Amino acid sequence: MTGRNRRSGMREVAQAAGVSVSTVANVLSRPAIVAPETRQRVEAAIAGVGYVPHGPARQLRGVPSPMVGSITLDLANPFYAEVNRGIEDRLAPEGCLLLAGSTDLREDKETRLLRLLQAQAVRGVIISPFGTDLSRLLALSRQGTPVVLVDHPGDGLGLCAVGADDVLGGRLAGEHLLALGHRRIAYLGDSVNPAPVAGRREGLRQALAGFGLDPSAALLDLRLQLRPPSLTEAAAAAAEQILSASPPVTAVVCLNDTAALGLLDGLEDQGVRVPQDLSVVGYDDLSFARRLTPPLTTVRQSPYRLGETAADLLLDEARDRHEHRQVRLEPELVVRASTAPPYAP
Amino acid sequence: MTGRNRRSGMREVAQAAGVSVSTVANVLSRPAIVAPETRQRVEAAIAGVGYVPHGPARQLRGVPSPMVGSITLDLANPFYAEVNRGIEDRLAPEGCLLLAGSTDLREDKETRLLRLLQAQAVRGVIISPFGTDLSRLLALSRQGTPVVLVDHPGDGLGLCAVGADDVLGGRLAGEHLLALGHRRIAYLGDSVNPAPVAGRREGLRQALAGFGLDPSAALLDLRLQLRPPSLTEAAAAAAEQILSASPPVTAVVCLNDTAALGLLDGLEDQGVRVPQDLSVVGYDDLSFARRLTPPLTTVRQSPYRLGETAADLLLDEARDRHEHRQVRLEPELVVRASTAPPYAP
DNA sequence: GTGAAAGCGCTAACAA
DNA sequence: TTGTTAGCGCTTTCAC
Repeated sequence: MTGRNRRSGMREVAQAAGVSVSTVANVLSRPAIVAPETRQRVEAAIAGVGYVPHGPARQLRGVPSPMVGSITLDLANPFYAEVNRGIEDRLAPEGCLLLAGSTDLREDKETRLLRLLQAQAVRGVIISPFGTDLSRLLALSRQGTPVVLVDHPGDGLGLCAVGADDVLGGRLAGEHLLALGHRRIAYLGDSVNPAPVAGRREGLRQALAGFGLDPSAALLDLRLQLRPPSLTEAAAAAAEQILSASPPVTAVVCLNDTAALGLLDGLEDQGVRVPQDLSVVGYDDLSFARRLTPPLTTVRQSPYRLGETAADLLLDEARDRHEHRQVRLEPELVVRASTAPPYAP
Repeated sequence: MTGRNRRSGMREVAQAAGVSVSTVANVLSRPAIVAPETRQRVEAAIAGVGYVPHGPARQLRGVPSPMVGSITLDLANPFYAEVNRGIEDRLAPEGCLLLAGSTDLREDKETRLLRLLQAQAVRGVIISPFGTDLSRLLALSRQGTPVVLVDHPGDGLGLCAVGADDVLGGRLAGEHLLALGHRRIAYLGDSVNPAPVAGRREGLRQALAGFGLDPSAALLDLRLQLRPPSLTEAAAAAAEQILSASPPVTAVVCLNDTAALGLLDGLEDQGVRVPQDLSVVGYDDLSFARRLTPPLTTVRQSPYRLGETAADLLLDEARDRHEHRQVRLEPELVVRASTAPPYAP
């Protein structure tokens, strides 16, 4: 009984209203120009045939696309999910739509997404890059597609960027542990080094150095394969490696809360008590961090605000006289029960 | 030195290679047809000018859009974030891109997203609807845009759908509590009733009735404003209401783990011990559930598989001779430490 | 106030 | 094997 009716265009509307297509177009874009009576007839026809303007055709005529690409490391990661939400909320009032993709820290995936977004001629791209070679992004930007880096310092590049001060965050974590009496600390990081992961490591080193320790001796610098989708499992598996370190470490700083969650599981399996036997610090302060067993000491940042800010920067690119800016958000140490003075036998 | 160079099209490529546009088109879509030498020249020209095909123009000529819309209640909710990831992973090999949006259980937002997706003439729409009136979705589907419901039973509608068996899930939770000795149970639900929320409630009622209790007496049916983005806060605020119930309840089933997380916070603030004073059951088994304080008894389902399946159904819609199907996934009770026999003074 | 006509970048049928 | 041509649905001059 149905028979999928083909989508109807302006022609059908014009025909139904007994006017020309350009009159329909006028009703849509400059209603004031059209005689009230004609306008009513056209509006009725639009409703009657269920007309919806065809985006791609408009785009071909020069109307900008409503779509904004958001490329993150993993859209299922609660951190980036929040980033995306911040972007979405800021973009929706502008009539924009979010095109979300995940790279899993893999160059081929990033390249593919970038190509697709470019092919779609999106209004702009917000990306949390993981490599050090951002030349493709610069090229995209120069070519006319606004590009904003998110969760990245963006220093020295000719691009807008929002990031948290990860060096400071790492330093806060390190100083907290040093104050508790820890002198040898592990950093659970990834083999690939997106800017935030590297920044936190650097902050830790600074804290150790500032305390008069030799970072290369005091820091056990783990670089594991901590990729989506099994970040927690990989972190759990790291427990063994951390426990067998020699000389032993008394505290671990994790690249993020999700990894910390996994590590806590792994430590429990090994019969290690946190914080009595080992202190653990997370990063991000995701909503569950405060209710973990034990409640997680972590460095708080607001992915939602990161996303909002990125969207703001992107919207600003549309203005003429736009100047690229780099925004830096301040992280904050949140001390809970997963850290304590080292065990003194 | 820069001066955003306009995007170059087939014409520039053709000119650079000294051929016509249709030869360029041929190189792109039927390379075998073109003389090897010509092809090489064209390919060089493509690389030279950095040509990327213009999606909207292709779409106008009938090439299907690579974009698939995904409308969920909240893309920042870890559950839907996983759903989206499942969709993305299944769609990427098909060259598709995910257009993600959140409705926050608000009809105006849903309507807006649907209109935008329709305007873009997307390849299909995957949606977790929250209302009971799905006529707009049916209309969209009949009009030729494949529509798949996710996290929804989809019974009787002429649409593809994937959902978990929420009634069973609610029943499992209820039977578990009954077996522990609980006789009066609260269900922490939302004032808006997406299918899963209602299904779980119904399952609970069935469990109570099957045990010979009167559901309307044994069930405290809370219907709160549990909307994004502050679901946890709202759930925390529900603690008071639950504790002051008369006759008192000894257990609470939450519509999902995120609400359970909030409720646990609220209960702690009130000095209530879980599970000694009150048992709490979550729903979903998100990654953090097993490490909460206390570890959460919950009903496990796999949002990732929900997403994958939805994507499969959507892809299948493209086939001729497609039959709409409703897929039902089985949830599973996971008993942890947040439930125990009721306190007997 | 309304309509005719050109053309956005591309594809595909057809001609050469 | 390659080129010419006619639109896809829309916006936008420019006549009427």
